Amino acid sequence: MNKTMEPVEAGTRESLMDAAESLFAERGIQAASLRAITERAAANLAAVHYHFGSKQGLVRAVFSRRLAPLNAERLRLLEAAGESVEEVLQAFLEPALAMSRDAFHGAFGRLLGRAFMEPDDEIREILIEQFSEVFHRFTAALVRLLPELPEAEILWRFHFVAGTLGHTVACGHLIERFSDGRCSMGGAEGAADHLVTFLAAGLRAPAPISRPR
Amino acid sequence: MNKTMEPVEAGTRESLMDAAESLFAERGIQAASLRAITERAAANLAAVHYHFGSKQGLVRAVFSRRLAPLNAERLRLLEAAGESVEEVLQAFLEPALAMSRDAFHGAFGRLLGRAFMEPDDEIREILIEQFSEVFHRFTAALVRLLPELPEAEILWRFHFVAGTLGHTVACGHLIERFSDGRCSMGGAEGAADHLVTFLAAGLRAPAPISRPR
DNA sequence: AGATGATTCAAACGTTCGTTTCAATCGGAC
DNA sequence: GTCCGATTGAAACGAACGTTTGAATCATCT
Repeated sequence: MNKTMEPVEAGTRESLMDAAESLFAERGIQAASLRAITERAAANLAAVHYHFGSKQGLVRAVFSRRLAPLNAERLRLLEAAGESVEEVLQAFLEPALAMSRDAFHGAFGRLLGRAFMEPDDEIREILIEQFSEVFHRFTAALVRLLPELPEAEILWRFHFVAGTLGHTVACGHLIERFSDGRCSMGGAEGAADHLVTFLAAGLRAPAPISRPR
Repeated sequence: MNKTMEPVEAGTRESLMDAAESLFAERGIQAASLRAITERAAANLAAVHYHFGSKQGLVRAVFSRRLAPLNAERLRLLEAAGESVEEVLQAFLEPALAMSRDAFHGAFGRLLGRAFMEPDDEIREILIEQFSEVFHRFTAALVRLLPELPEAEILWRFHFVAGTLGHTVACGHLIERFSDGRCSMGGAEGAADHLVTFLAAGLRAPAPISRPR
């Protein structure tokens, strides 16, 4: 057992999670082999099973390590937010965009954006568990701020907000390809203002008249 | 060589693409093995390499088969669209949502939404090639309809539109999980009106004042 | 019927994967 | 120094993968 609670040295466990995080983001979870991960972490192949039990356990640890602080920060900012849709949006978007900007945590931004699309059942369960409180607290705040909208409409729109954020942090590079460099903002650097403006207007839109189909 | 240009029977080639499409959507491209695909298609394992050369060739064929008609329909609807942001949006969204609603083509909807996040280089190149004209034509139409916005802002917002659509067709099931069934609209069934309202308001928002960071 | 090219089939190849095993090594406690 | 649990190391396992091969089968034309 490690006597010191705060390890100062590298730490095989953390090195493995760092290497896995970056390789998951680069190649996808399935395509990132334990051999590539342990090589990047300068660790032994068997270390994964010693510390995490299995590859699935490593995946779980990689997501849990960052999702808990990320969503805690969101809830903290929501508490401090005022009564405007923009401030609530900022509280939801900024922690994820900050991760995406950070060179070190940037890999997890791309990984998280991709995670919602993962076919893997357990990853989906992890996300649903970790995001459940955030989803309920933020939609509740929006219901209070937008009393003229039916609750179902709020749920749809928050779903859109999350999707736009995920697409931005995971595929921010695509906009540069499509725009032939006319949008030279690297990744999610300048995306925050664009996102807030766009999404706040969408959230404030009057309820749609549901057309017969 | 097949003498009749229109085969009436099943057709191994098409069966393989159908099976691959559904399995790619269910498990992801990497996780869908050729053995599972050929089994579902009731074909031999070697048939993939005979008809497509490799698994990568099958992936290419699966995407190209649907993307070309999808984007052609989008351009056709854009030609017929009037001068409102809503009609341009409809032209972009509806063909994809129709695919997502269709029980048979529904699998490709989920697959396409996930495709933008794929780490695979060639898939990204296929998407960029297939979407390049759609992207330019639709952004050009929006630039004309929203002259008060800088072009870079339009590009960002169309990027958001595409992301929201992709997230909706690929992760429409998530909203049911998070909302505890309060949004009972199955998949992308009733999403069209919500999407158009939300996105049109976002597109029409005044340009953001870029804050110093 | 026989020939010919297109297609299907079963079987195997070599590689890579996650996982397991067990011995070697390390770091404090006594 | 000695012991002991925690950690690391090298090597191998069985399974699953994409791919290849060569013969068998099928459809079509002369």
